[in-house]
Amino acid sequence: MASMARTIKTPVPKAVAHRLPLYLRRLEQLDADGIQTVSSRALAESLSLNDAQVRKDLTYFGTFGRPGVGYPVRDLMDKLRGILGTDRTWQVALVGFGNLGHALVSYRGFRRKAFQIEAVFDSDRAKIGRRAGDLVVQDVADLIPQIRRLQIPLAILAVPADAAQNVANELVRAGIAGILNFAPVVLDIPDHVIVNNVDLTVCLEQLSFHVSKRKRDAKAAGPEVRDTLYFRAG
Amino acid sequence: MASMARTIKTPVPKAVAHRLPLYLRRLEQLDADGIQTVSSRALAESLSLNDAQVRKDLTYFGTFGRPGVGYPVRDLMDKLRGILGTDRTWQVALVGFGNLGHALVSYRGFRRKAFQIEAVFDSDRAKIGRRAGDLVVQDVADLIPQIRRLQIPLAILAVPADAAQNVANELVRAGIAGILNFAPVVLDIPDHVIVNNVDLTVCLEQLSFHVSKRKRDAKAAGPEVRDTLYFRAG
DNA sequence: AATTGTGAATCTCTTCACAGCA
DNA sequence: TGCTGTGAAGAGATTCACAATT
Repeated sequence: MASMARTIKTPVPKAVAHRLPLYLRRLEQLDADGIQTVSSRALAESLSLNDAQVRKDLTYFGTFGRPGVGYPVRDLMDKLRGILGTDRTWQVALVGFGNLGHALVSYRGFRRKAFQIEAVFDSDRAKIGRRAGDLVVQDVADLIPQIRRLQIPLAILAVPADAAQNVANELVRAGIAGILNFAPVVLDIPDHVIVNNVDLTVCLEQLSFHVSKRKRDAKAAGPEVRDTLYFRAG
Repeated sequence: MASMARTIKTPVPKAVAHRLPLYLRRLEQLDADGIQTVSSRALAESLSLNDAQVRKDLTYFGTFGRPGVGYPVRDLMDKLRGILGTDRTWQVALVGFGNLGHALVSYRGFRRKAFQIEAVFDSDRAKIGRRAGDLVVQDVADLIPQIRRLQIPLAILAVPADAAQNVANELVRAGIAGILNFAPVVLDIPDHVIVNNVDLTVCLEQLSFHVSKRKRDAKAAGPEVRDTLYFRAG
């Protein structure tokens, strides 16, 4: 019991989990620039966050900072890598070798972060057998045995919307632990599998919503305020 | 004053704005399936949300539902399109014609949602002049006059991290209203420009964090619980 | 003097629970 | 009866503000 309490103070808030990769990214930049210590204030400002928030987030995992000094960049970076799991290599299966899948195979950011695409699947006869980086595109029919054999924990789902749920079911049956889903559907997946959704059109719609809203608000507020906006924009 | 109050009840919560595209997506599916009416419960379940949340979200924009019946799919869909701005076509500039940029130009989801890539820029001599779909890749040096001339409101930033801030500054100077940023940096951008960040490695890191955590928790909780987990997974 | 770690206050978001309508 | 719209309660996240530490 006592040892569990130390492992993780309380369940880590979702919002905190979402910021950890940003902290790590920034710490890696600082480290590359040879900076050895950073204050919560400096870290917060570079990420457009509040300094108290940075401190509070970090205390979920221990106490790393020194009052009057700040946080040791290298140590904190290593610690965050351990927490995020990027101190090991993660094998990833990619399903769907269309435009997006193609781009993801060659995406260099993954390699740098220790995500290694180890298998590529598609259902299209024309694509099966084609080279995908160092790999060969396999038939999605072989997905379950292949993923089981290689013990691949993560999958990227880059198939059309109407195929996504079926493939997701297969991934679950194959024992996958996490899915990064690019298909524009909300997947129905058991709780023990983690899903992270990225819908590119949703991202653009959020932009167009905010931009439309700004325009409406500016119009409603009358010309004086609109002038001010344009003034700042120019 | 009275008319302003009706325009928007209160500033729309961020969380609501993020769910609107999901509602629209689901309504479009329902409409395509010929379904004319949907209850908040049904809508919520298909998106893994709470029904009260769906109702409350929608009331920010008016009252559309009929007690005992539900919401009219077609009407609500049209209304949401108006709110999200997808009832018009949005011109988009793409900056960065690498792997990702390449995939985005041919991404069919954008067309369906009325986002039209109207200009593509890169700084690489080898890429400038090449065809990108119906377009030709232009020199990023011409970005400002081109975006101003075509009055393009949205930009997709798919350039390497070290170039992103500079390009973003140019986009702001060109008068862009919103940026979808794929570069792994937090951009420093004036408030009147909307930024939406999508970092693919961050997405995978969030997965690896949760999966690592599950493993740690399972180990800490002892074998009985671990067995239960595996049991559910099988 | 600078900066952390954190209780308390505040703000935001979600869910409950139910009156009222079709 | 089934379902909406919403006030009130509850949960969660952010920010403040300050004692404690280097």
